Amino acid sequence: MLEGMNDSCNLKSHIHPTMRVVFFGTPQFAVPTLEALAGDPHIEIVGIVTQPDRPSGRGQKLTPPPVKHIAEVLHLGPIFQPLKVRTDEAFLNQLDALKADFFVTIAFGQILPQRLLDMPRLGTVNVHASLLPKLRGANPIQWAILNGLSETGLTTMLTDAGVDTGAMLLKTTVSIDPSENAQMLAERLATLGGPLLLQTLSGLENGSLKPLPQEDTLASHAPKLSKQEAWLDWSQPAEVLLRKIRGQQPWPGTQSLFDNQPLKIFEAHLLPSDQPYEAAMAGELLEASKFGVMIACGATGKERLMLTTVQPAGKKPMPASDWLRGLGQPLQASRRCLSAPDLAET
RNA sequence: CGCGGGGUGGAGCAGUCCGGUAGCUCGUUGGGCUCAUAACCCAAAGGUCGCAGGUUCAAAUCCUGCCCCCGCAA
Repeated sequence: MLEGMNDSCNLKSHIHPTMRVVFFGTPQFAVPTLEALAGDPHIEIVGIVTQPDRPSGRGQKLTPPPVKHIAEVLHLGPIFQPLKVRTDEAFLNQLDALKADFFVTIAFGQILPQRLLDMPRLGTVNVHASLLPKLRGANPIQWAILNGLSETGLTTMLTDAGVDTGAMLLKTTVSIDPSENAQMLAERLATLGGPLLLQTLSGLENGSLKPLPQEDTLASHAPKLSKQEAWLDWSQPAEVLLRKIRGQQPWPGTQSLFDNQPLKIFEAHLLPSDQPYEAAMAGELLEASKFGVMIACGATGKERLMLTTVQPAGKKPMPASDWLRGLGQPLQASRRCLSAPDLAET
């Protein structure tokens, strides 16, 4: 066993010369993959491309993207932060001069022009967080949960001019736990990106991997979410609401209005029930227990969702029971409701 | 200097405008009730009121400066 491993390692280092790789990525999701590449002796990272520092947080402080931060910590470089890769002539020339074997992209945030895709000797490989051709687009992890899928995964592909339409290389499948949210799922998937990508690169390099075209008729889409979609419509079924609450963490999140103040909803649970509940106003706060706050929902107000973690404006996230405790008053009599701005108009 | 809310026993809050004994709902601990309990009853412990300075007979409360947390916006 040990001998065999040694042999294969020697063999590997023999036929695999160091691969020159340029890494394109921006958010935290891309960081573990970058770390995996940086730690592999057969990979030489000859450039990092990431989005420009952007004003972020309270006070609009200019903040570097996570990939830039980790690249600096690991002393990787050079780092490029073109505003638009498509039109930045100097940037394009610099990248061409790197004579890379591969470009790899993972959650970079800009579409690469054909001219860029043609530069690396062995191609441009993208790591996409879905089982392609399902969920092409910007927010595949969120939509996997929003759509109620039971499994999703990662796909490596050869990038072409379309968005996530390139020929597929390797996949990893993970099952989606009914209790996990998009953030937890993203963290799980992020750790799988490095191994999958390394396997893909060596497979491409030694010719053992055959790209498989995507079946376009099976494609589905995961369009970019917007802040607007954070508002919950309590007349929707409890199950749909729960998917939003799980699928939109941490962004754009889910929220509702209470006393004209935003209340973020972080976590909720569905309660098993044999009999239907009594009708109530959608969004009405019904009862509190140490476990959470019961909300009426559904078109007829006969469904229930138990909020367990919420965040009022100006406060940290807290157990829903704590939030309610601070309000002080018994609920039943007052018939207080959570609402969305557009619903409040009618 | 982008706009705004907040810091009070372990948690969430009231009290601050109009200075005068530290309060509520929970939790914790002990006891009781009960076949039993996450329920109920009784009791107890636990707080330099973010920090510093100032005003005052007296400051959680008024004045000044600072630190920290968070919502919005981007």
